[in-house]
Amino acid sequence: MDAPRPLIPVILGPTAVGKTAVVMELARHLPVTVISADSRQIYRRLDIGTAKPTVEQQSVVPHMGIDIVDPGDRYSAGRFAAEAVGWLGAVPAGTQPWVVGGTGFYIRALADGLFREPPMDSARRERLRQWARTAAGLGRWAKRLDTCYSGGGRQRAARTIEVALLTGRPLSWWQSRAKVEGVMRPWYVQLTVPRPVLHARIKQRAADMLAAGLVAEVEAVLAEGVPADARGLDGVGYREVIQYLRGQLSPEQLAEAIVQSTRRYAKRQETWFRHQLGDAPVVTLDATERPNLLAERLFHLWKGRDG
RNA sequence: GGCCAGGUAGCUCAGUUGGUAGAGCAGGGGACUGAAAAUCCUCGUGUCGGCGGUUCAAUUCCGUCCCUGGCCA
Repeated sequence: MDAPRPLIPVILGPTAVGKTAVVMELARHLPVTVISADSRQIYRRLDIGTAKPTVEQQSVVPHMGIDIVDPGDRYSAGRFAAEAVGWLGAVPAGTQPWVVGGTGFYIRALADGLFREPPMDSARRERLRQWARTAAGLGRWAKRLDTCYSGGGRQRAARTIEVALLTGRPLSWWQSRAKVEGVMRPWYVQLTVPRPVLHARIKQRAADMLAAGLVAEVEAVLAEGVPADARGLDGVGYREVIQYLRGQLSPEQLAEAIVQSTRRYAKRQETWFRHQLGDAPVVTLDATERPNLLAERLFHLWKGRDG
């Protein structure tokens, strides 16, 4: 009954490696719809700091998964996976969907599936989250409620605790017993660049973002009444701008702080891609090359695929 | 040119009463199942400026040279 899971190309790589540029070039070779797998580009009005494709770019290549919630709204990998099924289904016939993004967890949710999360009482859940913000010994609680819990700090301990308490079963039980299959078979293309080159690109891009008005973008969002600790403003670049607006950073320190946390983020992304993609084959392309040449190679690789 | 202060990890510096050295930051590696741009774990050998001398042993003491900064000419 089930249709075979479609093979869908996935372009991934660390921030600032040049994913968007390659996709724009790729669209010259075949009709492309982008499914964005990016946990920050989902936020409306957070454009500059998330390096969101411009409206001009989006008018050339349709993008799904961008501008779907407001800053401050809760979003999740699970919701992304559910919505992405709809986006994939809505791609016009004759157009190839390409998943593009740097959020490994979202890509996993799509390609490998998460688990069927049971409903949880939202009031109790909210109370638990409040408690978990400051409670001591969360890790010990998590370990007692789920012996498979293996650390990960306040946030992941809180998740372990809330699932155990609100569903009556440990998180690891759900993970192994309520698994769902991914909705697609990934055809991974990883863009990489030597680390020093990536660092140089990150530095340049941070300067470009500031020149393009990143600070004003944050001020505008705050002026709407969005709190400074809202979802979306907790990402790389935005946190630093908020510190700057509070007078905790000088203009020079702001640029350097953004560059630094972007580098760390890129490192975490690359660690994820190295170890968390599962068994699916990965084509690695050196993105030091120009985007048009990369796109051409990508096009031929995709045409000549055998999976 | 003279005097003074320095030259130790990518950077800022500490230290060794002589037994070849360690912090912070930067950076690297790792974990990751509905907050993931999140949340965590972990990693410190470097001609101790060069060359000589004293010594069982010198990064440490002595001499000399080079470099940097400051002051005086």
